[in-house]
Amino acid sequence: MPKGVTKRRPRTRAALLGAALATFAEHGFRAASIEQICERAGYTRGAFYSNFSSKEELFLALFDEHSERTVARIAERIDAIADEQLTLQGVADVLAEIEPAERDWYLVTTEFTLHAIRDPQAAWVLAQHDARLRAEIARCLTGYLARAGRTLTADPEEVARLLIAVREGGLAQSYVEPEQLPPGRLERRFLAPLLAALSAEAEGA
Amino acid sequence: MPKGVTKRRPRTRAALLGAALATFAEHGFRAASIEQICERAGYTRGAFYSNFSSKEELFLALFDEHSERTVARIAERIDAIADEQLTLQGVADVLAEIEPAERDWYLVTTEFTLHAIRDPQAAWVLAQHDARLRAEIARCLTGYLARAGRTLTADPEEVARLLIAVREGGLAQSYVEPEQLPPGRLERRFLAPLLAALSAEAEGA
DNA sequence: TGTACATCAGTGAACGCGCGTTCACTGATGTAC
DNA sequence: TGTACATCAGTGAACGCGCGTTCACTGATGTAC
Repeated sequence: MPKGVTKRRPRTRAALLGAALATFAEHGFRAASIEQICERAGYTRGAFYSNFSSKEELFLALFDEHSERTVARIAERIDAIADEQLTLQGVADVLAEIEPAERDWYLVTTEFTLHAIRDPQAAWVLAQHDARLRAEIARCLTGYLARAGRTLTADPEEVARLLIAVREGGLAQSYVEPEQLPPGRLERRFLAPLLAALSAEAEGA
Repeated sequence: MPKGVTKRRPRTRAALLGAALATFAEHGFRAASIEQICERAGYTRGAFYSNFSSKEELFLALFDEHSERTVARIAERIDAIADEQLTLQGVADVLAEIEPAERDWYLVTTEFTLHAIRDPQAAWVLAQHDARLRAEIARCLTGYLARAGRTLTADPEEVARLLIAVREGGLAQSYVEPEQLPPGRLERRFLAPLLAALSAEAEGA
């Protein structure tokens, strides 16, 4: 008797999640039909309901999957800054890196945010994720600045909120007019002076 | 023969637009039904199609109406700062003011932004509006700083982009967790040092 | 390794509901004299 | 100001399509011996 799942199942599930990301990004949650998602994944609608109980559950699963990876990647990136790049502009450039795949995720997570503003349960899920993300950013940023001989003069968590706001708000503008504002430009231009203004030479340095 | 419209018409149209704002804010564009909008406005669906050709057109009309007023209000506000409040924190506080009605508009315009990212025609409409908004912010900010004896060291249009990004990104966080981050808090905390870092004492002062 | 059987995963037709849109109509508004 | 008529604005029933969801089924995967 198989206690867990068969070999096919995770593959099917992953295919559906991938197709859902692309389809939600292309049409939005409500406008994307389950039929479209399944067709893209190479399955029929029955397969969908064998793996997910509803369209909403799929949406949540998608968001969860992504938020896990986002938190993990932030740490990797900032911690990977070499000592020779230890300037404020260095960290700004790292935060300004936006992968091409980010666009689809931006569309899906922003739609999830709108959903969360309307729905307390979704708000709770999103708030949990955002808190972890902020903590991670705050931790990395503090550590980074310490290596550079500086300390934040403002609350690290609130600085993290500001950085996230700049990123999200900047991406919105970038994706509407990619030629006018390449993704990451605001970060590259303004984050270094901003961090300089919000930190000071550490005492021990 | 009446050349224009009758007296009832603008009232009906305004009622439908108002109801649409509330309904789109509550449920989102796709999920909000025309039936719901009409019921809220006190009309039947026929009245809707007598005033608008489709749900999409209504959405566009709503966005247009709002963007007109947004641009106008920015100027009013910044220009209304009295000379005795002529500090960087003063302008930060003005930019941090968020009316309660802003929430519904935030939901609708953000959904419109997502639509614009997917649809070139909508992107063009949104880009036109945003360009006017940035120009107005840049103009006001430059004028304001001049009165305070300072000049921007960065491109005013790009600073306007940054301010908009902080505002929009901050509102997203605020509306998900209103208790954790009251609307306008990021602006109040961080805009003054930011503007200080991006400007310098004017030569003539 | 091979066969028999049990359970699991995915198929695809069918259902039913909700909603956008249409249209023949009735009452309201406006014009002419 | 009042009446007759024309046009306009809003009514509400009906249509039809698309889509989320269900379910009886078939083929695939895994187990026992």
